Amino acid sequence: MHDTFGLVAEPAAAKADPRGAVALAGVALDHRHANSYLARPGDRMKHIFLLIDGWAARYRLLSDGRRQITALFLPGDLCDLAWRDGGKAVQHVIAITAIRALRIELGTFERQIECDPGARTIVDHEAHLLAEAQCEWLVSLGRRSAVERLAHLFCELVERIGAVNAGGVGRCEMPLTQIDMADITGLTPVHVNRTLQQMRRSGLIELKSRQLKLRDFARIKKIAFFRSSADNPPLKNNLPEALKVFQTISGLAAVQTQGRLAHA
Amino acid sequence: MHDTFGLVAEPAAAKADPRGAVALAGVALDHRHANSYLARPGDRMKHIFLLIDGWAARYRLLSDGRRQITALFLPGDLCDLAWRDGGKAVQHVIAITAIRALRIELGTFERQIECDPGARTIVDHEAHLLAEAQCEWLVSLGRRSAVERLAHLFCELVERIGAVNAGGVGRCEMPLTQIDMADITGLTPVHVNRTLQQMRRSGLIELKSRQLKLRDFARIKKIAFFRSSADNPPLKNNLPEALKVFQTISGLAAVQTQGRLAHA
DNA sequence: CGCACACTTGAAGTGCCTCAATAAGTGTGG
DNA sequence: CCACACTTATTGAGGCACTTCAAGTGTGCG
Repeated sequence: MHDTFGLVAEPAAAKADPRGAVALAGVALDHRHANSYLARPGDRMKHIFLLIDGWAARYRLLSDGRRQITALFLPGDLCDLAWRDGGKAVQHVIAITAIRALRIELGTFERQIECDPGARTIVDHEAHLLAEAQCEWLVSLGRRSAVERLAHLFCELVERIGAVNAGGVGRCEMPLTQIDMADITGLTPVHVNRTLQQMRRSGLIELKSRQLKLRDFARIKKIAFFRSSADNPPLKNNLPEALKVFQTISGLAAVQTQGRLAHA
Repeated sequence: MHDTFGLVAEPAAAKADPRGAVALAGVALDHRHANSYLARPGDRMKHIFLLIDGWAARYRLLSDGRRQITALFLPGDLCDLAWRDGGKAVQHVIAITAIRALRIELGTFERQIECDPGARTIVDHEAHLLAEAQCEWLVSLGRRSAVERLAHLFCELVERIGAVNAGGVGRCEMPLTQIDMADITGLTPVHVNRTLQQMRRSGLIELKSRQLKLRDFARIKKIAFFRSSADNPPLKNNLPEALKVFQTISGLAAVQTQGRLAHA
């Protein structure tokens, strides 16, 4: 199932670059393989990404090898707003899956924010969502048990993907390996493994071949002390709106976004 | 030792309110006692604070009593930028010490950002500093040991206060109780106590009667895997600049800021 | 088919927690 | 200035959640 978002300003003016991407006015469609770096510490970033398909992660690496993932970027997220300040990457950002993204020059991006109040609102809101999510991660790492941390992570993912159906069952793609989950939740891969098994045994989740299913969303939320967007400002970003804003200035052909499991 | 920052636009126009505060154009000087709430979850916030003196903390409280502090606000910090989005507080914010702050109406604040590029820069930068600090907290909670967590917290505080002298010795006020430190570092108060003793025994720190001294900043930095602002964009905010911006629009008399131990 | 990587399982260790009690500060009112 | 209440800091003993180390067992892919 596919949806089409965004209107095309000047599709005819769009120019294909050698790698098959389209570039105009500082905005282009970009493709990346899984495990490719979007940024490394010290890199001077000249652009910012609006993720369309695929997942990415930002992480800190200590000199002795310890890794902590500090943010997950999902479709609709801006990656990485931290690059705006000084244009220098401080952390690693890696593609977890293959990725399609709008690559927006920082200059173009700033100009758009300056001129278009709608863009400004979206960006401010995005930044706020990230900050809120990070606070919840702090709570997980500081005060939640292993089961609670994983439960909370899964709740967050399913809500951000927008994949909780009316029956209270949530599903989503789960491209994260157990090592990734460990580096998000501050646990060891071994303990993540045992905790997942415990969660499966107790009928909380199903997880195999990169597919996650939350069997009773309400129950998992309670276990995780999860603040649902039902009672709060929504956790979810707004990909269609963001695409509209930045496609309009790019003259880019309308981008097809993959249908989400949300609709299944 | 006292410094005076900021110029006065219209001191004569400033009007004293019943509590001794001065109000004009949506900006006023505000005083709060230690342990008073600056916000509670659900509160509709009509203003934002620019901290001048004193410390504040933002925290999440789980329904079973577990507490995690998610941010510390020090002099020069804006408290709390999260209130901009929707004007609703999601977390508790409490004064750790007595506080003096510029209370800025949200409307005035937004208008200023809109008109004054300098204000916009300061605010964006402040938000960025907070995000960076939060990432480091994530690393602490997820991947650092108890000693490393406390060492990192102390490094951060001393740098933010701006109190590392040329000799490599850092000092600062330490109004946090061991309970507070526990709720920042995700430990129990008992374990914080034992860890602090260990750090004292090994000659890393001195800490008594609310005064912290880092005896060898370079060594503590290494232990904490601390990213110093020497190699990175500075951790420190810019109180004088911020005061100038917001005092200018307020017609408020120049505010005296307490001399910091940095100068001692 | 075989290599690489993710996942799984077991056994043993430890860093931090829990419970519990005492001591030392700190502020308050008489 | 002391007596009282309350919070903060300290210390001890025992337990558990999570880690570490070390083998395996799938499983996808060229």
